[in-house]
Amino acid sequence: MPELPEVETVARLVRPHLEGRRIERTRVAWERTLGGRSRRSFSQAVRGARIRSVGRRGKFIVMPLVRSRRKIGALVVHLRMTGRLHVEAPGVDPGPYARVGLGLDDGRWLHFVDVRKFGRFQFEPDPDQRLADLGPEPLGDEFTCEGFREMLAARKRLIKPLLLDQSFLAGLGNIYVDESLHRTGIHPLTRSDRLEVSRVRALHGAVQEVLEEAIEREGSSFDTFYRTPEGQPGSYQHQFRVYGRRGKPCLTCGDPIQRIVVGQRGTHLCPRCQPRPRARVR
DNA sequence: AGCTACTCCTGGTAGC
DNA sequence: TGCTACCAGGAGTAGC
Repeated sequence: MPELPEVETVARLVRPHLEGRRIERTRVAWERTLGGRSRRSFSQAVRGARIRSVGRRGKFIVMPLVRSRRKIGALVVHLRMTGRLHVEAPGVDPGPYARVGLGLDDGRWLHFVDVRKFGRFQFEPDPDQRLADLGPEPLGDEFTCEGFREMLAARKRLIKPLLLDQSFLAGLGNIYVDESLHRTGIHPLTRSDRLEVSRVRALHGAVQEVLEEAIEREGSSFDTFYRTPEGQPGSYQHQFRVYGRRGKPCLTCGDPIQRIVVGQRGTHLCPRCQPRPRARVR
């Protein structure tokens, strides 16, 4: 499922096709993808507007729109589980799962394709407000080791659900959290305020490393869903050390990888490399 | 504050 | 082979 590295990859690959393009028409096959706005309102908002840039914030793709050089808002896209962006030549059938399409002034179409319909393709007049609740960017300068230590100490939550919380840190999902925790020898049920400073430092580094390596490999594709806009699978799934490896030997110690459920999420870990935190009795 | 349960969806898969 | 039942899972929301 698309997390920060996949979203970053998608943004990079569609950017050259979209920047500077004017939206001439719209096609909405599944209205809920618009996130509460009607077809009509969406179409009125974006038709005639120009895509100024293509960026990313957390797991959102953000495309600010201008109308005669005046900012009018942005397209804010979330791929969720199975969403994809395709830029197609005129006349290409986008398939049965195309939910929203934008006809561009060069004749091509930007299609939002999404099998499970969880994804969103929204027009936001005030994108900053929409994204205001997101935590820091894990690859941004503002995400410092010391800042991270303070963030973790200020909360009393289990580390895994906390790292998945987009208002705490923006962009991590199930895969990269499991991978980061394994690299650091931290059990997913460890309380955030009980992590030793040395572990925090290691985790800070591991999160950044894992994300950077995954971006280099254009994300992870372990099922039929995630593909780059060019239709290529990513290759980071070959680097997984725990995710989806239940029962297989840990690449560090050889013990079988375990799968547990934490906060309704499938969670993969090595019980030997990531020992369970000792319950503190008072 | 922080947890759990529920919802949205449908292709894939396990089991018969 | 063909059917059914169940599963996966980001994020929003409600309830405790």
